Amino acid sequence: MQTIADITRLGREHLALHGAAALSLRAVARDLGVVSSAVYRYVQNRDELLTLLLIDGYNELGDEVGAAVDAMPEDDFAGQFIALAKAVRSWAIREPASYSLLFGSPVPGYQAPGERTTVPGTRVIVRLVGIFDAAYRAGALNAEVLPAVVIPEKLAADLAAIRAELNLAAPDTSLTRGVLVWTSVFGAVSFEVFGQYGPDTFTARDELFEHQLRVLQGVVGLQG
Amino acid sequence: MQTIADITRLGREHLALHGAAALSLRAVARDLGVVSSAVYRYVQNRDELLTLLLIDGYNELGDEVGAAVDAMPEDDFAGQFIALAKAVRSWAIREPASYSLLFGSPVPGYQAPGERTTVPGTRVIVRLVGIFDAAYRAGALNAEVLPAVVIPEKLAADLAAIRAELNLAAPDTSLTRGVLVWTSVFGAVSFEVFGQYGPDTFTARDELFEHQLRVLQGVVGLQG
DNA sequence: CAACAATTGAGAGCACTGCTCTTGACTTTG
DNA sequence: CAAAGTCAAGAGCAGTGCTCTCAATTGTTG
Repeated sequence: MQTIADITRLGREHLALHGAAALSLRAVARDLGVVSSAVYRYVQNRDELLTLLLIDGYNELGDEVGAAVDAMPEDDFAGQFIALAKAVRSWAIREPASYSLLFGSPVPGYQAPGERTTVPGTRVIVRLVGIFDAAYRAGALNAEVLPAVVIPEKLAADLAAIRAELNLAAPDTSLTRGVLVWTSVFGAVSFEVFGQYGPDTFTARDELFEHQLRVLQGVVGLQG
Repeated sequence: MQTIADITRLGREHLALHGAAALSLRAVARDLGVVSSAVYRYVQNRDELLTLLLIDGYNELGDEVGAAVDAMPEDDFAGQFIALAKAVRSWAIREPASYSLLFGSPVPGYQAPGERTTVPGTRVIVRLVGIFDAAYRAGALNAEVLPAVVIPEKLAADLAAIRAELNLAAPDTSLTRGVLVWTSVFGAVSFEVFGQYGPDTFTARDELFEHQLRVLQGVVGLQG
């Protein structure tokens, strides 16, 4: 089964060089030094290869995020949050095609098989809420920094399900703000990777991102 | 020049039905009842059609956002912000393919011609900072709600350029928070449109978005 | 060791794509 | 009325995903 590893490796190269939509099984076969029909022995179809690359990407991101968070002191929740976000951004900038595949527009006609992608695909958010929840349990989360906003009943029901699913202790206010921070981090990274800022509006992108993280840290009530 | 309008119209339909990557000039030609080579009379190539659809999308979004904001009282800055964000989300959910084209992963091999897309492409953010700046000038912006975060010099230089370019009065703190709110809004919308939340994590999506807007409103210091 | 079975790659082929070029018909203009 | 311009058709090239058959190689078993 060395071949299937070669195929995903070459697939990753093509993904990085030409993007997901231009991912061609024939080109991979060429690089593999084999005729196109031969790769169908190992990979059912193009979508299957996409799924392999998807899982691959999720796991690489998850590993890097995990390592970055683990490198911080166990009680430095703000530091862990910053480290997580920076790890996401670093990986995204280094692997823009993979990031696009995971977090960009869905590939038309392709539906990720949930039973294979959900677990690796939720590693980052699970880790993030883990940080917030640990901070809450340690009394390091102060939700009073911003004016309180009422949470409608329907939303509270969703939050209750999440709390049960992930064994969380944090209250609704903290959970919704955690979700907001989550989307904001990926929104900022996506803007950068997808070129929404334009070529020269922001030259100090490291500083901009770091600054946004500090503000978000305040939003969720992590004292730094 | 009716033909070119027909082509973009059919292009939009195909975009909505099959997505940007699957946009085929031949299929458009078929629907137009004409042979494929004929459309090359009117549209230089596939990228040109993509550009037309891009500008079309930006303008439609810009129009809807503008109308939504204009419908609010001139001194209700928080209401204007909420209206803008909701208009973005409504349009994105209604036109997911167009939204993907504008704010999703870049189409591989396609580079938008800045001289044609920059102006329509910045309508929303220009409008958004306009709201924040007007609020600041009216004394309705309170940046003290969150702990102050230092702004490094390089970032301040970027902000100074933006301030000059758009004739703004708001200070750095408000500007960076405006940028954060901007990315956060689009991050939240992208998560929803791109299916990052998963199929059933959040059932109360209207409420979730509204709640996030209220929190963001606090972040930028708009009193509601 | 020989016979059988399973695995693997090659090649042809179908239907599709973007795009170019030439040819012929039609319409407008001088 | 003839020249000039406009337009669509059709053939063709190179690429794509994918399926099928066939031959060669390899592994297994009696």
